[in-house]
Amino acid sequence: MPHPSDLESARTSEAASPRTLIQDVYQRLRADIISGELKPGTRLRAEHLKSIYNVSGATMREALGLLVSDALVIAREQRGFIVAPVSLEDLADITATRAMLEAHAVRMAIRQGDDEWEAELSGAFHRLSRAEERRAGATADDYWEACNKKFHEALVAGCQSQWTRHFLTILYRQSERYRRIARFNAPPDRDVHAEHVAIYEAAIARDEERAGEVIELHINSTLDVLRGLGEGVLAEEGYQLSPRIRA
Amino acid sequence: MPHPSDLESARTSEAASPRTLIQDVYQRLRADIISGELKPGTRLRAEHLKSIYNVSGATMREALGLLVSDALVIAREQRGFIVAPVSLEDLADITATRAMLEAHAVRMAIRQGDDEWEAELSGAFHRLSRAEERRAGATADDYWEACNKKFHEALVAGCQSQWTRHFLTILYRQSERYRRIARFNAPPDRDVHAEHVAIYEAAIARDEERAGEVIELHINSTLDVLRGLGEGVLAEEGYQLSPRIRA
DNA sequence: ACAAGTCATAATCTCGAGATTTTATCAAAT
DNA sequence: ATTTGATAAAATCTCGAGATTATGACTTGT
Repeated sequence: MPHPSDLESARTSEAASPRTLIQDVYQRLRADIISGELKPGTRLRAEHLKSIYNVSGATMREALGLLVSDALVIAREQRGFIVAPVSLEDLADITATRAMLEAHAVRMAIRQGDDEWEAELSGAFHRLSRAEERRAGATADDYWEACNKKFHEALVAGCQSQWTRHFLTILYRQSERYRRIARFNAPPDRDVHAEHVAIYEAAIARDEERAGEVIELHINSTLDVLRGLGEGVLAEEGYQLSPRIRA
Repeated sequence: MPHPSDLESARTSEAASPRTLIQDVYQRLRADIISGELKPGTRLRAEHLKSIYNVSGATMREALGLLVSDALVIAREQRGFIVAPVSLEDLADITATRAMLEAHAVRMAIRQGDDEWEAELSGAFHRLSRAEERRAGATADDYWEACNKKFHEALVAGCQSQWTRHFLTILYRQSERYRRIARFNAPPDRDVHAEHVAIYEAAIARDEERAGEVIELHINSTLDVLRGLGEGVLAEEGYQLSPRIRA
């Protein structure tokens, strides 16, 4: 039975080589926004971008419209598109909402997850652990980011609610953007790996209550790190014009 | 402080006469889908629709792309758009997720809401009460639907989390569609008004716990009504081709 | 010197037609 | 009789240009 968010789910998994130009541009644009190459607040003029992405203006507009779904770009009527601004207040909202939703999803997964879920989770945890002992305290890299994403996806994969997972996908992308914006400014002084271990063990032990608590603490603590840096980091990185875009 | 979902919020309130054709078509299409005039599963061929809505094919496509954000339309690569299908399983997911999120939002509103929130809520409750004593057990009408929507919006308006409200907006639209699809098949044998009274009183009394419980029961009971009718109602109404569209 | 109004520039929004892909039809072979 | 393959039709996807609207600079008046 197809579900409204199947499309989103498809987007989440490995970006199956898009067969339409719109999907292609959509994915590239999204990556550029999340990676921070397109800074928050940047005006997205279709006239300029179409020469960069080598597509027509109409195609560009459609891709931008798709990005609005993810709340990564904002459409102002008759005034074009801009990259969604960032703020500490927004980050706090994203974090709190995600912590609540993901705790709920994990509890659900623990209740409903089958052997396949456990197996996938175990694999994702193993991959993440290796990535974490390899970088050993260094700042986050792309590979770690991918492993972390897969671990969190595997955690909630056992949750039967497609809508809950859909919303979590959106929120994860948002938090990922914040994490990358402040990537080089945030030295991880806390033991992230220990937190992941606690989450994993609680999940495998089928301890709903503990898993919910731990995951909530885990997500909320990422906010504290950024908050400690102050709003300056965001203001400094954001609202910059003429961003450099990858070739 | 602008927020990604400001656009959505704007859509929610009185549809300020859209200044672009795309927004106009988007709103009309959305209304036609939610009202049930465009049945679930219907193929949305831009070539056909453009003559109905009197716009170009490209404009039509953009409006359809916007609908994908709301998960009311599904885009299949190179194979066009269709109205999102319905199923009892999907409705159960929508309902459960909304019950959880709205209970959370109401508790938050009770904690954070100010006098203005109480005043607006009181007004919305009054309006809804009048609408309910007027129809007195009859099937739901458009005016009641509008009042109900405003009541629920007023309830969560005090919740500071824009993301939570954003997700609730999406879920409400989904549930509204299901309600209208089975509108004439579902005689309200329960006392909906009593439930609304309980919610309102708990909210005004600032009783977080009770308000959360009551709203969760309230939302979940709407599922029970539809479930009692069986999947037949949805199958019967849905998956029909060549829908009739308003002039 | 400052404010308000006016006009040129630039960007967005919209359109109709052409290129590509999918879907349906139909004949032929096992 | 069923399946396979090729062909025709329909729909989607993409483009470049024209119409509409917003932005910024300039002039004018107090």
